[in-house]
Amino acid sequence: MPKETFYNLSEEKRQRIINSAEKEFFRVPLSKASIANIVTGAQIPRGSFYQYFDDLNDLYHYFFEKKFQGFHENFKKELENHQGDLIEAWRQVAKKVLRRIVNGENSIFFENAIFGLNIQRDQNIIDSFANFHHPENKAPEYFDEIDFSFLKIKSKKDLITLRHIMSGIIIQAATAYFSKCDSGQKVDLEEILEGIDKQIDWLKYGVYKEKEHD
Amino acid sequence: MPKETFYNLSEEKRQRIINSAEKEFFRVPLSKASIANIVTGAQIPRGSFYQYFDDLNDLYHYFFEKKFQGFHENFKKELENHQGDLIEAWRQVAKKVLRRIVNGENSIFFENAIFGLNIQRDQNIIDSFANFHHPENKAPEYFDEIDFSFLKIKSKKDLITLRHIMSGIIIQAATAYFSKCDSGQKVDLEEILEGIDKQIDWLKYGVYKEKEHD
DNA sequence: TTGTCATATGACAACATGTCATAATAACTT
DNA sequence: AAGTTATTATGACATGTTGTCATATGACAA
Repeated sequence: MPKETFYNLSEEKRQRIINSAEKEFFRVPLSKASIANIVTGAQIPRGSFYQYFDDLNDLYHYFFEKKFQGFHENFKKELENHQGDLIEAWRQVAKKVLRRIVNGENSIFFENAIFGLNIQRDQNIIDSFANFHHPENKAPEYFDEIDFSFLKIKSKKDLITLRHIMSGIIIQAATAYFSKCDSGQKVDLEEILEGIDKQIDWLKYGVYKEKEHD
Repeated sequence: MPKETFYNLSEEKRQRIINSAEKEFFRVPLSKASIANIVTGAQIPRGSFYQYFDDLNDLYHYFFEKKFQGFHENFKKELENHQGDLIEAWRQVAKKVLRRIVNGENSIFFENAIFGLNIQRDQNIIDSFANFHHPENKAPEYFDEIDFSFLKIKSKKDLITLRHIMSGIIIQAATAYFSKCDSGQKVDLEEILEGIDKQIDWLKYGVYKEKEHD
């Protein structure tokens, strides 16, 4: 979290810093970004940076959250649309989110973000990508909206575990998309989306055939 | 890949380098490891390091592979044990691998490795952790041993996708284990293993209840 | 002896980060 | 208005990092 000093800054100066950060984080992943570049770009002295942020990570997470505003909205609505059907709501949201990640105005930033992801440090970010971020890993506020009569899962803990699997599927899809783009291959977004569909079906019905239908 | 010069080295000198690297990679994750420490520990001049490796990543991956030797063996055998049942073979291997990761002699190294994992750069490593590493993302050589009559998946591509999900489950479990340890919580490995069991069941039979059994 | 080739070496440029003493400014108080 | 305190600004600095390069060394062949 940025320090209070940062929020006390004039709108203009704060914007200058954010713009400079944007330039840097669009240029390279976090691991290659440098404070030196950002302060130069924002035309503030180096010492000031540490007046506003603990370090580069601090700024990065602040910046990331800004970019992700709006991703967190539509799940509850989608859950209503599907009469509490968790998996189908996830399916819709997953596809919508993936489209935004790879085609939205911030796609270059998200590409850098995904390529710089760190499993442990960034589980929250990973969940964010899947639209599932909630503080302290608590079960989401939409827990009571879910129709559990369809599901084998009951507890909030199970829900969180399932959410991790979903996050993984989305991140994996986005990673695959960006990787192919990078290596110059032609990528069909619809194909990637079908892949997500298939994986969600596996999760929903299982990868085993039911014997009675064999 | 280390350069030829490295392999031309005397056994003694090579061992000195490997030992020093081991010390460093047990101490901290890759992102915090430094070449300076390794060359000092190995008592070789800095310039020599670059005679042997491109950079720190190069050494790290070489080192990682060494530590992971032996993880790749038992899947085919397990597949035979279960008459070609892919999921059940994975279940056994997943549990065995997790035990080795968190309790084996290299657990501290694996902890650093997992905490330093990078989604894109290290998909191979992630797959390695799940015992699934195969060059160029090709379907494994045990493809023909799998009994597909049970499964909804058919293609090698599907198999790889499913493998990614499995990898994710294992990494997630290991991450959870190490994270809890780090934060001083008591961790019950058996509980984590049960979690894996449950997730594999979800994958196998689906998280949806079959209506006829309701 | 002389030349060639692989290897060894450590000084060096370039760049990073976080800190700290000091200066400037703003905000109150009397 | 003058004095006091709190907040913010500043950039030089210590300390660390990486990768390179000109040069040295030593083994081996002609």
